[in-house]
Amino acid sequence: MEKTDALNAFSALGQDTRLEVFRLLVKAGAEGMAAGEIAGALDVRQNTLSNNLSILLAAGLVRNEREGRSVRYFADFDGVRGLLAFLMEDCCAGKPELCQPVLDQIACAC
Amino acid sequence: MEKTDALNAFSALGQDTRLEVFRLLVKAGAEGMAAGEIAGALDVRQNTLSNNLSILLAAGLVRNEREGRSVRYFADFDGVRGLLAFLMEDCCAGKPELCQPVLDQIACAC
DNA sequence: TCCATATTTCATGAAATATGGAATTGATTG
DNA sequence: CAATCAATTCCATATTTCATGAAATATGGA
Repeated sequence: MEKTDALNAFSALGQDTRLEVFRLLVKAGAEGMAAGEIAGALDVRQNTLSNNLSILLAAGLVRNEREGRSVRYFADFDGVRGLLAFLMEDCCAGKPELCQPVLDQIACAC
Repeated sequence: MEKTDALNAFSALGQDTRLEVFRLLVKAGAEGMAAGEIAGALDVRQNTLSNNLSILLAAGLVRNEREGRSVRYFADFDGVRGLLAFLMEDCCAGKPELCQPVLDQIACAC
């Protein structure tokens, strides 16, 4: 991952509507959600949402797929993975015990 | 973690200088770096850096500690942990295989 | 083709953010 | 206490970002 990609991703998530959208899609999982559903769930105008979705898309955080008249969006877990890897690059520098707890905690209680 | 904290953290990392600073501190690990060292390493002015450090500080991504005339900064791994946990909240929803790879990747090859 | 639904694109004004210069606070040394 | 080094705060300017409304595009059904 390039620094530019990471910047795009972080600033994409650093905005209220987009963070909500992304977390919603994380919860939706493999089923994803149509743009209209997202707009309804979050009470955001279509054009505003569309613009924010395109920013998340460009940042590699979501994918989309046309489905008839609708466009269905999905959280892109690979994108998050790359982002975290970039952020924590060389974190260990001889001290694995520093970063390991960070990873353990996230072991999302599924 | 509250949504506001997550927004602050993501938008803190969504800016060139701050992302560089944070990654530098991640690499520095437990030793941390003095503000002046960081400014020198990244070729950023004192006041600009100071401002950016205070934003990272408020976002819970770094900690600091006065050391004589200098102020030493450290990456706050707990902050990152909380941020990721928030982002991936309820990611599993019956499909652990979706999010697990995200976490595995971060198992930084130390 | 005509129409309704779903989404995207574009231009605009308002608000937020980044940067640099100058002044200021805090800590150490002589 | 004066001089100096380290970092922060204050302020003005330039830039970027954001939500909005209007218009455009795309799909599916009658």
